[in-house]
Formats: sequence, structure tokens, C-alpha cells
Amino acid sequence: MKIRKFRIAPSPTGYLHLGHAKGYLINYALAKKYNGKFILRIEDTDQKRNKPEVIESMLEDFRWLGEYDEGPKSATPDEYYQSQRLHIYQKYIDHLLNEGKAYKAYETEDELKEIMNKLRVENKPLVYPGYHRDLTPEQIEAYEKEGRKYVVRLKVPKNEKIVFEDTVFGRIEVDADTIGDFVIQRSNGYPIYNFAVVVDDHEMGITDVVRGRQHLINTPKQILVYKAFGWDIPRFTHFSDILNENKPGKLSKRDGAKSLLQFRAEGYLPEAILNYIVVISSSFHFASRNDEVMTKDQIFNQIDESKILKTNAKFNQAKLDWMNGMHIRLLSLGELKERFIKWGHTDFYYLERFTDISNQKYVLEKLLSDQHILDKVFPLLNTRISKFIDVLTNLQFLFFRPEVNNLDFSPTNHTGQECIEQIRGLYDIMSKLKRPISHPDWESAIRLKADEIGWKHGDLFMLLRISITGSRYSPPLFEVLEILGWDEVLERLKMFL
RNA sequence: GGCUCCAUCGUACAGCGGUCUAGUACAUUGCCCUCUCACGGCAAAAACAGGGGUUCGAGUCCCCUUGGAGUCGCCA
Repeated sequence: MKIRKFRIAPSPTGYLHLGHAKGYLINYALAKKYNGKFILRIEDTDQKRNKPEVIESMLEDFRWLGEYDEGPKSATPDEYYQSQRLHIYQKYIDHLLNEGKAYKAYETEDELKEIMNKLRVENKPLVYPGYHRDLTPEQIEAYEKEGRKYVVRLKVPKNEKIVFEDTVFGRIEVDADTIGDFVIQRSNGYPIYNFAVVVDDHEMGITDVVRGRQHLINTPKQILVYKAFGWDIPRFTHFSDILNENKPGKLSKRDGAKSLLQFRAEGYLPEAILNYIVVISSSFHFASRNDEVMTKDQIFNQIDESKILKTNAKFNQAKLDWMNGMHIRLLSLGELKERFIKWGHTDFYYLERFTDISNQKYVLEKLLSDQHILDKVFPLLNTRISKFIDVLTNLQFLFFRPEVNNLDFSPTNHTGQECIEQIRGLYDIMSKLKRPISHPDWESAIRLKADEIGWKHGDLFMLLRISITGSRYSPPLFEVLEILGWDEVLERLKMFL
């Protein structure tokens, strides 16, 4: 049996977003399921919009998401860039021209605009009417003499219906007359997408075209190209879009959808992103919450063509954050630390492309340089973060002392006056504690003190928390004191005296 | 506007003609746990877009309306 081949073919015109991750997920999972191959190809035929500098980060993003079988990192990378395959397209264009299945059209862009305007006014479908389809040799010669450029158009049959069966959307039927003779090669010699994909997919032996729904409407054109060559038509599977959370329309580069790179830089886990996507785009019955959070293997095993939904789903940041937090809690503390460090050395710095990170950078570098702190911090933080960058905001107080003048002590249920007094008391007993002090020692000493002065334990804890961390929220207080160490704790209390 | 497609709580999914008094998760609210914040546990509030059919019976099938998405390039 023929091996099933899948592919993803992004164009390097901007950063990848969640929609690309969805394409990756479904293609990869299906390829795996059928013991097939998964190919990455770069569609860079649009000279005006290509941004070579994004190619590298794009490849990086895919590497981050998971793996692929063939692509620009393979032994013969040129095969996977359309811009390196121009000679191939030319060969096939010539073939079609010789066979009389395509023709050269000499209209200028202005003339075309005029033709379309006229159609609009006459309330006719906006389809190229094929004026240059049957030019006489004399006419062609005349245009050539004029020095006109030409585009190559495919001869689309009249009065024909193009029918295909989409795995997700079912039977699709389109009237060829609504398509018209479309361009397959630009006047600058570059092929048009709808032509190049077909040639590439055929040459690479792609059996399954799985892509976003915007291509559903392109498919009939591509089928016409397949038919012109007499090639086997692959199976088409189109999946629905992910819509913006707060504005109309689907996620897109143009609309500034948050890029995969940015999610990555903020410390989201690829498995959480994939998990989130599979949850919003496939139909499963989730008996309990535990069924919704899945490991990478479980995620890939869940994917099945029959489960892919037709409906568009709106992106939901809160749920992604929850999902990411769940995946963080799925990691052992050792793994968590390891992945945090890895993130801190590379991924975090991508954030610089999107926002100012100087503060966070300081905290991160301090953290990474202190193995002692790094070991103690994750047991306290793993239930308190939804993404890695939260570690930095949560631990800022370790490296920045609080502004003592502006603190609000009201959560202690005591007046500012009383609070300052008690800080003095705390300083006294703490300065007498025998070192080294572990967190149970801190705790018992402070509980004792609370009994002595007749405060609720919680109130005194809060006082200490605010004076030490500058905030009414923090990881568990005594562990925090232990991490800061005797010297620093005393120093901080001294500031109030 | 033409064409293609979609429509269940705020969001995402479950439901595939009777078992729906419509289930689950996130978000929201309350309670429990608790040194704060989280995590975890328990509970509450919250939806079949509207109108016609078909049928003994419709969230489930059909049609219309409305709403949403995509697309109509020498973009991909």
C-alpha cells in the first residue's frame, strides 16, 4: 500500500500563530496514526511579502512544537523552499502551454481592473472572461512586439461542476464558471500559489492535504490543475478557524494575533498549547476534568478525522492559562526546574522582540545564578503559576526590597502605629534566634510572639509578610523567610526602625 | 453583494428522534481547607437564535429568517 504523506506549508510572511499550531497538530497526529510521513515546506513565492528573517524563527517554532519527518532541515533543504523550485514550475507551465491547456494573457493590470469594473457595473460575476484565451498568432505577435508582459492562465472548462469530498466538510460542489481562467504564473515568472502547491504536493507524493478552512475555496482551482495534468487527486481535509477572543474575525498575522513565539517566550508549554487546541477543536466527551488534560501521547492518540469539528472556536486566554498551569503541575519538581532553566536560557529572550523585559531579566538572571534558591522555589511556586514568566513576577520581592514608606498595613487589622511597634518586637526576637534557621523555627518563634502580644497569628503573619515582601500576597511566609535568610530578613526589618 | 460553510450556558465541548428536569470543563459567585495568594474539595447561577414544517414525539431531520466565519488578487 502507498505510504500516506502529509504536509504543512506555511508562508514566511510573519510569525506563526495558534492556527499554525492547529495545522501542525492535526497533520502530525494523522501522519502518526497512519504510519505516514509529515513534511514541512516553505511557501515563499510571494517576493513582495516574504520576510527571510522569520524563516528561522518559524523553523524554531516547529521544532518547539514537536517533530517532522522531512523539511528544510533535511539533507536537501532546497527541495522544501518553493523559491528554490522555480525551474520545476517552469517545466510544468511549459508542458501545459504546449498541450494547449493554458495560455498567455497579455492584459496589463490597468486593463484588467477596467474589465472587472465593467463586470461590476453590469452586475456580472467578477470572473476573468477569458478574452485572451483564443488569441490569433498575429495578435500574439503584435502584443509581443509591443513588449507586453504576459501571465499564464489555465483554461478552465465551461459548464462543468467540480466536486470533491472533504473529510470534514463533506461533499463540496462548485461551478467552474464561477472560477474562470485563473492565473498560474505571474508576469515576473513566479508561479501562483494555487499552481505551485499542486506541483509540489504531486512531486512530493502528498496523499493528504490537511489545512485551514480558507483553502476550502481554493481546492476546486487546485483540482482543475490536477486534472489538467491527469494526476491523482489527494484527499482533502479542511479544519475550522480559531477566532479572536475580543474582536471579530479569525486569528491572523495581519490582525496581530499573538504569535507562538510570544507564547513560548512567556513560558507556555508546547504540550499545553497542543492540548488546548485539541480541546477546542475536536469533539470529545469529557466525563471529568482529568479527561481534558492530556499528555502529549494522549493528545496525539485522541486526534481522529471523524472528530474534527466544522465550527470555528473563539480563543480563550483564561482556559489556556488554566491548561498550562495543569501541565506545569503534571511535571515533577525536577522536570519543572529543568524546563524552567532551559526556558530561562533561550525562550525567555524572544520576549524582547515584543516588549521591554529589563526588570524580569534582572530577576531571571539572579535566579539562574543561585542554585540554592532555584532548588527551594519550585515546591512553593508550582501551584501558583500558570506560565514560567509568573515565576519572575512572583519572586521579584526576593531581589527588590519593599518601599517601606508606602506600605498598607490594613490587612493586619491593626493600626500602622501598632504595626511599627510590633516590627520592633519581631526584630528583637528574631535577632536572638540561633542560626541556621529553618522555616519551622521561624514559625514557632513567631507564633509564640503572637500569643505573647495577644495578636491573632494570621495578623502577625500578615504584618511580617507585608514588611518583608511589600505585598499582601506571597508564597508561604516561613519558607520565604528561609530563602531570604537571617541577614536579609533582619536587614529588611531594620528599615522600619 | 455573489459563492462556500457554520449555529447548545459568557467561552469551549457532550448530545447523533423518546433515557434532556439538557451533562462536562474554563470563567463567575458562595462554602470548605488554609498564615495571605494559589492548589485541592463541595455547591450555585448560566444555553438549545427566531419562525415554519416532518413526526405519536425534535436540541437532534427539512426549509426560511437572523447572526457568525471564510472567500471572491499577477496573496498564501
